[in-house]
Amino acid sequence: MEKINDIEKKWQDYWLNNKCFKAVTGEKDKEPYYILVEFPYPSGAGLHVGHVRSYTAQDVLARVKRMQGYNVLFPMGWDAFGAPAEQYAIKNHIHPKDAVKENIKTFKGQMMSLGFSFDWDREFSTTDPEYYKWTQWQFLQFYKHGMAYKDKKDVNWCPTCKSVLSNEDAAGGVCERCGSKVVQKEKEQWMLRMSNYAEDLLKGLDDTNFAERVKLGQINWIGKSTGAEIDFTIEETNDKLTVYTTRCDTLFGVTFMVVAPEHPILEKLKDIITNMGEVRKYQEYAKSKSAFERVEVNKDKTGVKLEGITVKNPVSGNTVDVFISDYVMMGYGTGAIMAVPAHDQRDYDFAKKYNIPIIEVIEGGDISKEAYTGDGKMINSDFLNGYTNKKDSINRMLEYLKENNLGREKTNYRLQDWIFSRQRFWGEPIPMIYCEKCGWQPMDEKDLPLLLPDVAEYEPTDTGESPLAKITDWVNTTCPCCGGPAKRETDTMPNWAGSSWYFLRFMDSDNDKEFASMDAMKYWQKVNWYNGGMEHTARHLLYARFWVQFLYNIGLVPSKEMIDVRVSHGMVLGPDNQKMSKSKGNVINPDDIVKEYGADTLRTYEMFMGDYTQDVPWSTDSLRGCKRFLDKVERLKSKVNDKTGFTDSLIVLQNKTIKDLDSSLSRMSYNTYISSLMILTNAYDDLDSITKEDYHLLLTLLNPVAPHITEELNESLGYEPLCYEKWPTYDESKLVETEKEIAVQVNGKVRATITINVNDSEEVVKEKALEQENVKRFTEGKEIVKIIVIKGKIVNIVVK
RNA sequence: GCCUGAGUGGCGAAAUUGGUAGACGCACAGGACUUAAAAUCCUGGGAGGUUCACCCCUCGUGUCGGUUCAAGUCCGACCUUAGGCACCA
Repeated sequence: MEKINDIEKKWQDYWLNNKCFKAVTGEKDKEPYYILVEFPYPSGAGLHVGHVRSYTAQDVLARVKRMQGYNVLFPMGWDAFGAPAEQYAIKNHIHPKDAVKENIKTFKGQMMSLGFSFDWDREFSTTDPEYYKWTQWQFLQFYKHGMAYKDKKDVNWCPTCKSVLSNEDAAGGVCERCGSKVVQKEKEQWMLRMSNYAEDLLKGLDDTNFAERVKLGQINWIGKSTGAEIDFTIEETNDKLTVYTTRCDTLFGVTFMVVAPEHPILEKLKDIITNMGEVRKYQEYAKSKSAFERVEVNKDKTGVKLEGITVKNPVSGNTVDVFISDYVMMGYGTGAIMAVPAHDQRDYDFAKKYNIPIIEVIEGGDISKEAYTGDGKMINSDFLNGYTNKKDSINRMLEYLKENNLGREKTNYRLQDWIFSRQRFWGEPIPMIYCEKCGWQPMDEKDLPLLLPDVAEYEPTDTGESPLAKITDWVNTTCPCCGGPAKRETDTMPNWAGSSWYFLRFMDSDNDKEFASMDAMKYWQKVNWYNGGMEHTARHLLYARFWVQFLYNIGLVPSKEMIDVRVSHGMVLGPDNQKMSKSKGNVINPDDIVKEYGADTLRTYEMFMGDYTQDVPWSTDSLRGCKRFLDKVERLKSKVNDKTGFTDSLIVLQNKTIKDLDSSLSRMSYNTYISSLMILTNAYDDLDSITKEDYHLLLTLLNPVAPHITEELNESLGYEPLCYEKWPTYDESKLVETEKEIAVQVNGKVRATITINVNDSEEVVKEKALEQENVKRFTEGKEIVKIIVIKGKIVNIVVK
């Protein structure tokens, strides 16, 4: 036998040269099936063994589906815009374009060496002008339909990286990349009106088959809450101050109000508020804090009482004070709350600190110790007194508020508009032009793509503008509206942009007239099975769904949801059960494994290592076990005899194995898929000889997991390559075993096993059970209450 | 704080609708083959007890209860752990 790596290379070349995995759009004789893995960010670190896990899983699925006669679309591409590529390029002093090209080459070589059955004819990178032309085009559609707008936003600002950071990149109040303290800075930014789609994004989940935990991730992120808006009145001016609450039933317990430091009422009433100086100071203080510090839980509550104004509780008529505090956010609800210290922990903490009275309106807690958030009987609440059910009290209060025109039902979402600008060089340029006379104007669509200029310097500027701002040749242009001098937008898109629609492009990747034709999209319909990391189940998926829903609403895609099943895989941890990282020195490089053990062994092991959706630690010992398994399969070749057909004694197990594999695959239970094959292999190995058909069947079933070695062995038997093979089917009638061993229990404890014939009557089975020596020991001298016989499974004798 | 998973041998883990817990593999131990090693093959194994080999018994799927002829699986309470969200009103 030749060297493993040579054999693997031989078959990789064969598949590539013969385009064995090409997906043909429009193929009528076969049913389409679209399998997708998240296309990777081609980092400098190369492919991770975690990539190998999910790619192999989807590759197994793709290979089986192809054998089952589906027209399988299993594409691969590159998500290559964004900060990491730019940082890498700056650090290594090469153009990001070249860095990306280099990294893609590495990644692709690694994927090739693992034998994934991607259709490489559809490959693209989000950084290709032919691709980002359409990302820009789609942005223009957002703009033209009023879905993109510019707005001043407070953003996380890293003074060292000179860039706006997302909340997650600024976690802990420090820049994830450089560790600098993050500050707040106001910037004009492009926004997409994603919040308009909150309800549709929530409802759309019903039309998908996402894994339950994935759906929950989406639901949490959208964060729907139902409650009420209630109008309070400022006694001195008669101005309305509206609050949002989910607990209007506690309205009689309101003892103060809190507004966010940015609340517009402060400006409006600046002449009436007598301690405005103090208020201004607090506003400054709130602004100086990073978003992280501000939302840090359990920190001390701070605030300032607004002197000179008071509000009236609309139901009790009580007069209460108003405070500003940064525990109330301007971005959610109305930016103002009614505080019920007796029944809300935050309000309670604030009231304790500022000695504000506490009125209990629900019985059951001890308000001298903490806020009581549970259920109970309503007290001190006028018409609500005596209510015991929270829902009823809320409904009664809502009714009252509506009747008296004091408030209304209101639904709120946590989901906010999408900040779509990045002050970066390495992203899709936003195709907008600013003219002093005409304002913001979209570029003419026929002028797309708006190419990133080739420049020597791509480091960010000190001012927070994108490096593009320095390239005056590029920035200065003419207004598409009046033809006068104008300037281009210099911010670029976030790297979520390109990945929000790439799965559509794969359906029609060569199209230079449209981002993808309606015909092609109607043919493929949707992504049947999408797999990716847990870290993307919230945001990437939400952005992609939003993007698709928008395109659907303007008639450009055939369905509102273009992804059917979405599952998320667990991580491959280091041998020490810790997340792999260079600093911990626990990184396993797939290249090393492929070189020493072969791609088939790595693939088999990663499928065998454990529950696909859970994290699993790496074990090189277990990997060797999988190598032994493949070696055993290879050795079986010497047992092949001259007989035709299948070996009689193997037929039941062979049919059972096919059935089990189908079931394992549908449950993503790849580890049991492998173990079933190991059982079959062991059964073959126990015989002196097996037939060519026996062996061919095993190779076919194993092929999706270990495609190279199985192709090689199969070829040596004289068969056509397995990539053209049909998936075997099982015969249910062959699964029925005539004899079976079942357990006999006495009072639920196993006391014996008996061998029964499937045709045995219940009486015969009972008789057999009762005559067992050990059964007699436990039944003798006792009264048999009843005997339960579950056909083909168990006998349980109940005695007293 | 809220939401969601997950707790089964020394380890990774199996166990379609409740029906012989620990399949499959790793590691380990003993043996065979070999001058030797590697590779391979055979045997063993949850813990404890026992007439200590065959058999058999008791306990055993995070803890405590419950339902049932029968519970890893269903119900109730709790503990531990991982992840997600979070002053969201």
